[in-house]
Amino acid sequence: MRAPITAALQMFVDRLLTRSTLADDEVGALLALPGRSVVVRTNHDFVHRDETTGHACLIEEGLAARIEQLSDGHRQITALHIPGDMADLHSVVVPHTSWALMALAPTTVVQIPHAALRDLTERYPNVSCAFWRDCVVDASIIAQWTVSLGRRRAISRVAHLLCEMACRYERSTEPSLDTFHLAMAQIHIADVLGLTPIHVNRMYRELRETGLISVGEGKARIADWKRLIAIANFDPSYLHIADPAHS
Amino acid sequence: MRAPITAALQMFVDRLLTRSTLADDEVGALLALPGRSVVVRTNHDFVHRDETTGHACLIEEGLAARIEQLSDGHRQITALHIPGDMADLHSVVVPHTSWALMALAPTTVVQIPHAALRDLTERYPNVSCAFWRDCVVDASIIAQWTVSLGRRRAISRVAHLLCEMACRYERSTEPSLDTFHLAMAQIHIADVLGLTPIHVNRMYRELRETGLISVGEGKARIADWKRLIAIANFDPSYLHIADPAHS
DNA sequence: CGCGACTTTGACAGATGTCAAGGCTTGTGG
DNA sequence: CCACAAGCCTTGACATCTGTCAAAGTCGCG
Repeated sequence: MRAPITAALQMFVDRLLTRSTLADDEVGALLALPGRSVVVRTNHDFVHRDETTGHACLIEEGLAARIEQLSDGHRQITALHIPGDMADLHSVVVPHTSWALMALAPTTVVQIPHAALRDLTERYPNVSCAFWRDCVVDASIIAQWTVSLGRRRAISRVAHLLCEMACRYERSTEPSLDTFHLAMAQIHIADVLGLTPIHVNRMYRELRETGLISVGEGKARIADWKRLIAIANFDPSYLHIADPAHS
Repeated sequence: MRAPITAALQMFVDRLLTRSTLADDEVGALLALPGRSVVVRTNHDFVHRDETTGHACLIEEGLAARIEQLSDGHRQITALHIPGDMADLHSVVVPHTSWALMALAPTTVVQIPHAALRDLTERYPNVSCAFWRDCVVDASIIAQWTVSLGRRRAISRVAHLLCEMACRYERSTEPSLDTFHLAMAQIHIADVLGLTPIHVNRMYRELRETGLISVGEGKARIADWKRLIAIANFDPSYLHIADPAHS
């Protein structure tokens, strides 16, 4: 495919530069990565569970989820990935998957061969470090989700997820825009938060009726940031965004 | 201190070798790492939240937890670390902590300067890769906890944690020994599983009365592995133990 | 127009939290 | 050696959050 892979790679590099410092030649090498663009429909897997992959998936457009399925049919989403995220960068060092990657909306994915990424890490130790750091930030987000699922009430979990996604889309700890793209069905929200879609609906209604948010049609509008953050107990530092000084 | 740091480093290297291949000189360099041994009492923090650390903590003896505290006082443990684990290896690339590390039992910790670890990663790309991989496996465990907290009932969560700790202590996917050291108070189990200590106690009783386990005095004995694994819905592959062939 | 996916709502059930009290061990100091 | 306190475990009664079941409404799309 001759899709503009460069644009996706540029988003990825920008993401890395949020948390790491890269030299010009390192950026150049990253932008020269090979890749194949693939379109995935909503609710379709593009990486299946229990297989060994040979490429990592960079999200170019849409929304992707890492999802685990229990034998009783219950599903749990353990990560959300927006454009610019390398959804399974960790597969470079642990290529066997115990989860699946699924599109939650019409999604374009760039498949980048592990071989090319490994070659980069061998030539540029600093890039290897940046990849490692990216995985650590990912883990930091999962850890925060663990806190949500373990110790927050449903209303607080919903509010927290809205705050997180707003910040990640804005790439800032100061959520300026009050409207952002949130193309998740309520059942997907439920699978992120360990709730039932019915209860997510109840919580949405409560947040709506108290004038905090309005959601629908793939968009979320946050009407009262201050109160939403208070309900969510939200502290964006775990996202490691816009932190200018890192070692 | 002149404590036998070498023994702790050897445990750490053994842990790395479970998942990565290391050359002799790389192992030698790892075993030559400098470090300072520190004893921590039960329920005391040895890394505090919201600080920038200059060293990573290798657990030599005892049991440590990564713990997050909400402003309403609720606490959630997001990782458990047994002897041989480098509890905060990720701090090498993201040195600012949003969590605390606490001893759940009398614990000995070896503090290893980030500078020494960074020096190693620069000299040996393969060691850098092994560290990265170790962090990815850590994240895999947190992801599985997310599944537990989101989609398993309390009884299943308790069973799952017992299975996990048994496997991690035995370092095998085939839990051979039915008795293992589990020096966690019920309140700590509760803080791992997102439950109240009262409910953990109820679940312990239920597992005890159906003849699956017996716990107490710092030990756990598993009487019926087969049924426990069934209740837990346990699949040890996420631990990445005893996996001989990795890229 | 009709189908399918998603949302919304109500009634009820069940799992887990909260509150309260008592028992058991362990360590400390008189 | 004994008394006492502190921490942890155990149990019961009750409250509440969230899940389950069922049904109807909305929207887009073929």
